[in-house]
Amino acid sequence: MARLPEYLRALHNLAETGHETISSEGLANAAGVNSAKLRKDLSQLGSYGTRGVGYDVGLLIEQIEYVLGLTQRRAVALVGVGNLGHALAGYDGFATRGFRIAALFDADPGRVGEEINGLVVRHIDELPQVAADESIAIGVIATPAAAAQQVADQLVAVGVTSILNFAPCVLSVPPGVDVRKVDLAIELQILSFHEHRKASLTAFPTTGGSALTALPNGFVVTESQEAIGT
Amino acid sequence: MARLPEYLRALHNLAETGHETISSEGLANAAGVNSAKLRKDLSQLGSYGTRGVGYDVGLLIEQIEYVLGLTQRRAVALVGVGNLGHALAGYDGFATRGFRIAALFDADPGRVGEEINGLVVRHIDELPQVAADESIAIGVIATPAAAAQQVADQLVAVGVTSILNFAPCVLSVPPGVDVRKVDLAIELQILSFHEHRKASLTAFPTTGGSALTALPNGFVVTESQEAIGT
DNA sequence: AGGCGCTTGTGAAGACGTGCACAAATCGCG
DNA sequence: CGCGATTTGTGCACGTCTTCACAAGCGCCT
Ligand SMILES: NC(=O)c1ccc[n+]([C@@H]2O[C@H](COP(=O)([O-])OP(=O)(O)OC[C@H]3O[C@@H](n4cnc5c(N)ncnc54)[C@H](O)[C@@H]3O)[C@@H](O)[C@H]2O)c1
Ligand SMILES: NC(=O)c1ccc[n+]([C@@H]2O[C@H](COP(=O)([O-])OP(=O)(O)OC[C@H]3O[C@@H](n4cnc5c(N)ncnc54)[C@H](O)[C@@H]3O)[C@@H](O)[C@H]2O)c1
Repeated sequence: MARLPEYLRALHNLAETGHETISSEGLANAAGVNSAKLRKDLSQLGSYGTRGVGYDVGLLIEQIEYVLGLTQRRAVALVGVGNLGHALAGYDGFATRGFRIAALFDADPGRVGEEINGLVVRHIDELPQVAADESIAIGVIATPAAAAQQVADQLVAVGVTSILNFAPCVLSVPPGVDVRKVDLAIELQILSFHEHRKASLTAFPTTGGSALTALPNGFVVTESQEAIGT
Repeated sequence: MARLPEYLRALHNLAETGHETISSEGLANAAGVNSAKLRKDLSQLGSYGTRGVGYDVGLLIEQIEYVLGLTQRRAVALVGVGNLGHALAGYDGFATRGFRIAALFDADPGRVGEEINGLVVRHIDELPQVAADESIAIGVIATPAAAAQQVADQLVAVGVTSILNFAPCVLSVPPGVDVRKVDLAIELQILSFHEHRKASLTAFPTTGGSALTALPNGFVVTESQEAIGT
């Protein structure tokens, strides 16, 4: 499940604040989900709760970390040490959440050799050698969109089977390779959509029956239109 | 729909490469989705396709931008000009995708006054005044997790109803306020989970011959494990 | 020992998303 | 003008996810 990491983060917070056990209600609250959903998720891992008491925080952390494959600290290769890449390279969230930045790569000779956070930027052509030494589990792409596909191909070629892509484009990869995408503009546009919807609703406070977005061509407001789900 | 921004990006690409019309198949391909799903999505906006021909790229861009509320360039306030905040402030993807960074805020007096990309960092206490001048549509939180809730409260207090949160924590906001979250570590952990799953599968080669070459660490896990859906 | 309150785990029902498959509609061409 | 090629729009079925509601289990207190 994609919610396990969220539970894990909440559990770590709880552990730091001294909680030994936690009820599904409390954990669901901390993770921002429904308690029934959380119980169903956790029951998939096995039954690690005690009725009448709750879940053992430490044990649950262990279990989730095992299922997520965080028992080994996975090596991450970051490609594209530009604006965003610098921020990522300097981010301590990698280390504290089970990952290790193993190498930084860039194509710009001007950037190669630069040291960031104790790591030296290497040229992208050195990727095969580095991959031979270190077993790279995950590749992160922070290059411009135009270069992303090429970088993805290079990562796949050296055996990387998981890619996190920050470039706003779709990557095509062979089966067996997982790609996740983070696109800031898409997040903003989704928020903008909700803003627009909220504005339309308050502008025409009808009975509030069916929520209907406004008209395309700037036509008269009396007309109504289908709502679009989230 | 959350897929509309993806379609929009693909459409802009198509427009730049000179396409006047595009079939659902072609657009679905460019956006990485099923063509039936895409047609169903677009049909929710109204019928802007021509059977036997496809969709008019320009018209469709207009329609989607309208529905997403991108006809006006929305003002974004960025709070927390640290490691990540710098990268975001210098990102041109805001401007090219329908947004405008209206103001930068930070609580550190040492950062206040710094100029980034033509914008001056202001103290977070000035937020009410700035919000009075500019109509801020979206707030972006790039502060440490410990400060995120407080910043969210401040944003809500000045009338912001959409928040993009980069801090790894859950925000509680009053109803009517939308929050979207971007958590890098969660993305990595989901990838790690799939890695773990793939490793378990290749460790016990049943019959299927996948094209994967190198074995993982030759690690043998005697314990079998439940498969968990994505 | 027994009862009581609390919490888990799960069955069932409903909502939702997805993809197939096909009728309807449009264009181009002879 | 008519026909075939092409593509949209959508009914339908199916699987997944979500939520409610409740029985079963556990610990504590009397
Ligand atoms: N900056 C942000 O806040 C932000 C936010 C969201 C998404 N993004 C996306 O992240 C990507 C990077 O953004 P940025 O602002 O850091 O851009 P940038 O131009 O500052 O950095 C890009 C880096 O990639 C390197 N590069 C180019 N081609 C390469 C290749 N083939 N192999 C290896 N390295 C290569 C460049 O030398 C440069 O250092 C872009 O696709 C952008 O759209 C950025
Ligand atoms: N750096 C990354 O690549 C990255 C990636 C993903 C998530 N994040 C998250 O983004 C957040 C910021 O990360 P960072 O690396 O930029 O941290 P950072 O410490 O470099 O920057 C945080 C900034 O927020 C400011 N700040 C603190 N409290 C504030 C307040 N109450 N009001 C206004 N500003 C305040 C600080 O002065 C500082 O400038 C963190 O929550 C981090 O977990 C960072």
